[in-house]
Formats: sequence, structure tokens, C-alpha cells
Amino acid sequence: MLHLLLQERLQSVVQNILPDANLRLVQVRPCPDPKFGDYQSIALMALARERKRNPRQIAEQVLKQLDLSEFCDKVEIAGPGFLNFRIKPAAISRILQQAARGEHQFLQPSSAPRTVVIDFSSPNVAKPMHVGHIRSTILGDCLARVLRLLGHRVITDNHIGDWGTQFGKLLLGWKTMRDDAALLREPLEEMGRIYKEINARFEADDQVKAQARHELLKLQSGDPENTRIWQEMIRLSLQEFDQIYRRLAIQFDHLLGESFYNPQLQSVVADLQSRGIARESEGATVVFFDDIPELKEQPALIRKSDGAANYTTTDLATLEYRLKTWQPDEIIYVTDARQQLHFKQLFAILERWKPDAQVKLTHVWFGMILGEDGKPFKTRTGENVKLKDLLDEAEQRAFDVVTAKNPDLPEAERREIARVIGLGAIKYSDLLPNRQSDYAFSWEKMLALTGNTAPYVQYAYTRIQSILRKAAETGAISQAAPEFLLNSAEELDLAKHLLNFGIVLEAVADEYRPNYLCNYLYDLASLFARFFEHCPVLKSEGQERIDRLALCQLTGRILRQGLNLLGIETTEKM
RNA sequence: GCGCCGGUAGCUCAAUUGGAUAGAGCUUCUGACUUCGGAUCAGAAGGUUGCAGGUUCAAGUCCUGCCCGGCGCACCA
Repeated sequence: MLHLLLQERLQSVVQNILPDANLRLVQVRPCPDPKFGDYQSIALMALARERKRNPRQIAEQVLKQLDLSEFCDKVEIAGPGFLNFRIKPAAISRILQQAARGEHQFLQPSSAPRTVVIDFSSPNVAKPMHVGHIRSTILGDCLARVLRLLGHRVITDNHIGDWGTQFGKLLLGWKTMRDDAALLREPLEEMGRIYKEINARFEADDQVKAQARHELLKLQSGDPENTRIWQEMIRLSLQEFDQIYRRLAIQFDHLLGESFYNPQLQSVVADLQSRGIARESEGATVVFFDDIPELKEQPALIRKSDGAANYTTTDLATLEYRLKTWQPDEIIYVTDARQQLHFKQLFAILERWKPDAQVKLTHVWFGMILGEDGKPFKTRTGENVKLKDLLDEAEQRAFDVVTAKNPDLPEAERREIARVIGLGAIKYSDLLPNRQSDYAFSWEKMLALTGNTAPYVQYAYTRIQSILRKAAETGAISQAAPEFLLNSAEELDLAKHLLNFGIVLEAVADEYRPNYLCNYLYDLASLFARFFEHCPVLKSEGQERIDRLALCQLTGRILRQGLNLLGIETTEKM
């Protein structure tokens, strides 16, 4: 797109002048204030600093060789050495015309597609999904969608927690305190109850502890009955997870839980030992990082003193499998902030274990959910809010609003609209904040339907659809090609913002931050609302009407595409 | 004790990683059209970016010290 073109030209000139310059620095981005221009480059100041030269001098030198006359009005040097670009209206029209012909959607797929594995959601078997799972699930899904649209090969993998010491307790509880009727009604609720009760007794009673350990051992050594029960717990859990995923329209390419890697664990440990990366310490097998200051006092256990493997071991086996199976360029883990140390250790171990692996490992972490009192979030009764309850509540609240605004629509249609609005509100409110901030849970915030929210963006879309419907009904749709003369300020602003769709998606992908996309869409919807107030579409005539209708169409298309990347649907009416 | 985050408008949060006058939403106040859909638009008010130093053309962002809050630090995942 345009910014890439500018960037390319600029880079080639910079390379002429400073042959060994770091061209990655030479980037073009939208101006913070339109009065400076449409795009700016700030890299020259960084380059000048590196070389201890005057940035304005470099800028002048660059400017002399830079010919952008086909799509830019004059380029200006401003302040300490900004290059400000002002795009010619004719160039903007040209790009809009291409988009209207379906040649692009203001983005350019990557010229170097990469294979990226994304590990996200990963709920634990036998526990209901709660609000704590929503961020990983929605964030991971959004990143997958954006990377795919940018042309990368994305592999999503749900690494569910289907193994571990908790199954000793669960098996014991299943055998001694199971309520079959409840299990039939709400399997995860019942398993959650079993776990909580047995856990309380486990803590208090050494005999229960011994029994649980015995059940776990039997499972680990392949006891047929315990294996059957374990599989049943997984089956019931997946059934309920699937319902949630279906509602959220989230799909995984693979579902390889922790148990899948069981057979590899022993050889992972043995391999690390034989290479001298891990050694015995206090009865356990441990990796020390004496040469990494940050991890100096933070050794990683890969085998407990009782001989069992743990989280790190499983993750190493998982890593090995993924490298071998998919040869990814990057693996992204989407988890909460508390696991930062774990992943630092994991990545450090891999560097020693497979020094030749050309893979980028990224921990995309996010803040925790807090209650309104600032403490870790729980309901009044000390429970987590169930994800299902949150989704139900969102749809119900949306339904009440839809019914108030459109009492005449048939109920089924109102339900469907409420579904799209309610779920959209939740996803948007989760993706809007910077992911690294902690997150104060509030029904009001998650379910808000006005302001910077999904319904605001969806509303702009329905207004566009309404115009397009009317235009079709009244025969106002013309076969003539739009010219995009963009005579009013509102049209021009809207058009310019459309051009930046691709630049924003690149930023989302580079920094794993969907909030940029939320804000872009909010601005787009907002610019459309202003256009809508000031520029009559159907009441205009001739070329102006053709242009404005086409602008509506393009805006609608980008709103829909953008929301789709956030995992949010659109609706024709609301 | 060590480490990792965070502290920005009354409230909830942004700020494209060092760029130009720190921006939104909510709340409050004022205003708009019998509408191409008011879940809207126009405007106002609201700030010593926790405190104190430092680095430079430029600091919410980097460095140092301190004050608050959260999280993590050997056999949970």
C-alpha cells in the first residue's frame, strides 16, 4: 500500500546516502496531527544520532534525491528533522478506485510469509471455563486471524491441561463422591464440585492424600479402570469447551493436550542430562542458569525427586514436537503474566538444547483479572464467574436493548441480533485495553453498549447497510465507476483513514496488540458518523452520489473485515 | 531479600516502544436535525503523567534513588 511505497522509496534513497544504515528504522507512519501532513518519517533522527550528524542535513540530502511527485505534494522537513508527506488527492482517489474494483483491501500480504504456531486458551480438564480463560482465548484467536490475513501460515494448537497430579484427587473423588444425576446435567460443574471437596479433604487428611496418590499411580501405570474414567472426564470436558468455542466462533487446528506428550518425557529428561544441560540436585533433575544474570537464582526443575515430570518437561517435549512437525518460524504462547519466569526458563533451555533451531519464541502475556477492589477477581461467594454465565448475561442485556429499540422485530431476529451484539461487546472490551495492564473486571465495562465499544462500530456498519439497501430499492445504484473526488473534508478524512488499515494490521502483528485495531475501527466508525452527518448520500446526485455510495461500501467492507479479525460478527439491523 | 509488571483527567483506560500541543470513553454541563437509523453528531469542563534527580534537539516512555499496589521466585500447572 501507499505507506509501503513511501517506505520503499525512502529506504532506497537512504541506502544511497548511508549505505550501511539500518533500513528497518526507516519507516513511515501516519502523522499524529493532520496539520503536519498525512505520513511522517522519524527515522532520520535516529540515524543522525547514530552517526553524530545533524538530522536536518541528512533530511535535506534525502529530500534532494527523493522523487515522490506522482503521489505526494511537496515533502517538508519539520522540527528537528521530521519528513512530512502530504498525499495528493488524486493518489488517494486512485487507491480507492482500485479497492472499489476489489483489487485490494488497503493491505498487502507479506512478501515473506512465515509459519507461526499459536498456543492459546488451554483450559484444564474437569474445571468449567471462567473469565480467567477469556483473554488468552480471544487474544490468541485474534492474532491468528490477523496473521492469516497478512498471508502467514498459522497453526493454532489448544494445549489443554489433561494430565497432572490433580487427576489423583479427581479419580478418588469420582469414585467416592460422584453424583450421577448432576454429572449428566452439568458435567463440569459436578467435576468442579468434586475437585473442590476432595481437595479440602486432601489438605486435611493424610489418608486421603495417600489414596489420591495411589489412584494417580494407577492411572500413570495404565490401570484400565482409571484410564477409562480419565478419558471420560476428558470427553465430558471437551464437550463443554466445544460449546463455548462454537459460541465464540473459535477454531483450533490441533488439540494436543499435555497427555499427548507423555511418551516423550523420559527421553527429554535423559537427553538433557546426557548433554550436561541438566543435573541432579536435591534428588530432582534441574537446569541451572548461572551464566544468565536474570535467571541466576532461578533454576528450572525438569524432574521432581519422586521421578515425575512437570510442566516444564511437558512444554519441552511439546516444543520438540512442534519444531519437528511444523518447522515453524515462530511459536507464540498466549498466557497470563504470572508465567513469565516459566517461559524465560523454557526458552533459555531450548537455546542450549537445540542451538541450531531457527525459531523465534514469543511469550505474549497479559495482565490478570482483578475485582473492583483491586484484588484477584472472585464473586461474592468466592467463585470465579463462569464464562458461560458471562456470555448469557451479555446476550440478555443486549436483547433488552434491542427489544427497547426495535420492539416490532420478530423475537427470533432480536435474539440473533442480541447474540451478535452481546458477544461483540465482550470480545471488544477484552481486546481494547493494552494487554499488559491488569484488568478490573466489571459487568458494566464488559457489557457496555455505548462509547468506544463494538456496538458503536457495528452500528456504523448497519447504517451503511441501510443506505445501501435503500439505494438498491430506489435504483440509485449506478453502474458508473466511482471517481472519488472527495470534495468535502469529511469525505477526505474518511478516505485517508481507510488507507491506513494495512499499517495498523502490521502494527498489531508486530507487537501482538489487537488494541491498535480496536482503536482504528473506532476512529473509522467515528469518521463515518461525521461523514454521515455532513454528507448526504442518497440526496446527492450524479458523480457525487456514485462516489459517496462507493465510499460507504468501502467503509462497510473494512469495518466488517476489521471486526471479523477481532472475532466479532456484524448484523444488517440492530 | 531478589526479579517482573504497573501508578496518566472525578472514574475506566490509550498514547504505534524516545517524537511535534498527553488522547478516548464514562460522568457533568450546553447545543443539533420530525433524520440516508438518536446505540448519533457538535461543543465545554476536566492534567505538575506517584515523588526527586539525571541523560538530549526532544522524556508518560530511557537511567538512578525513593513511595505505593500487584504478581512471581525448587518438586502446582
